[in-house]
Amino acid sequence: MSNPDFNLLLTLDAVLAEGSVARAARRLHLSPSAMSRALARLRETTGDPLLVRAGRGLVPTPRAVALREQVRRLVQEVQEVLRPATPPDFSTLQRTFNLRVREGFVENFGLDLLHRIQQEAPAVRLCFVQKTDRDSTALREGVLDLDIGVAGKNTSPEVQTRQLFRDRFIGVVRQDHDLSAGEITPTRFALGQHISIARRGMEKGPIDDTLSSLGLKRDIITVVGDFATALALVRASNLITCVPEQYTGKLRAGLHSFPLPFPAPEITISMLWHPRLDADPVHRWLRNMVQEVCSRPFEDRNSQHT
DNA sequence: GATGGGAGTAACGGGAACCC
DNA sequence: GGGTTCCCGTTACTCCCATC
Repeated sequence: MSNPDFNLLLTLDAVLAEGSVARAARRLHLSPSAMSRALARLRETTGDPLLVRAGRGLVPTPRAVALREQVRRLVQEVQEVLRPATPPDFSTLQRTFNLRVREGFVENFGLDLLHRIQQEAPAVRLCFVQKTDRDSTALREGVLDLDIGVAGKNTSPEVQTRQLFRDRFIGVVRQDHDLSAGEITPTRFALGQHISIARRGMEKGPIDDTLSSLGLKRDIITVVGDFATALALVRASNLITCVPEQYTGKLRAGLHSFPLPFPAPEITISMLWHPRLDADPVHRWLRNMVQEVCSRPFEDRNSQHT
């Protein structure tokens, strides 16, 4: 059996409701002849005359009477399915979003983001998941709602991205370190003992490439996997590290930060999501919240919630 | 380009209402 | 009661559009 023409449901509903081909035609903005032909197709499909002549009008057959309520209900359900989604009521919205972030994001943006979300949707919860890789599988499988970080070569091509902010690397030492005073030259910078940050254990990075182009080489005595560990080591030693400025704003409290004495490498922090969520109004609202918070100047974020 | 489905137009037939 | 008019449903023909 071929697939039935579901438009005939609308025709049947109109004819049964109006009890007249002409009135049903007016109701569906068709000509009487088109409606009559549609009724003929309905008769052929159902194997029942459905409506038969009675004087100048038509009267329903027992089958048509039996179908009337069912058809009405089906049409209403179909119209409900095809109606555009209604805007969500954020004041009562209950939902938990999973965000994958690197350390430093929660400290610098998390509180502001939570505060902003609570203003509009008090029942929405955020679950920050620590970033251990850049695999997009969790986005695809719906485990994650948003992934925040640097979009790289490992990012799946179907994943949607939006730039949040650009960040540059700066140098960090403890307050009484030699580099906390006086002019910092590339040579002075390179002479100290350094901590390199690399999640995949790569000792060399763009900073080393830049130093190399200047004929310099820094002495990396340890490699760690995250910013917080590097800054904790810096706080308790004479070591030097380089971290993204905005991303580590609050993590660097009590430490001395300085611009690198050479063109500093820049990174672009983006949010990534699966296209499945692209049109979802609630998810779109979340993305706008994240964008709004991340686009505020660093000083504004630091001055709030104190 | 051929084919099929859907819609419009015109013509026709049947029934009800109205008038004489 | 018969003729006329109007309304409604049906059918044949035609056109348009999408699909193959």
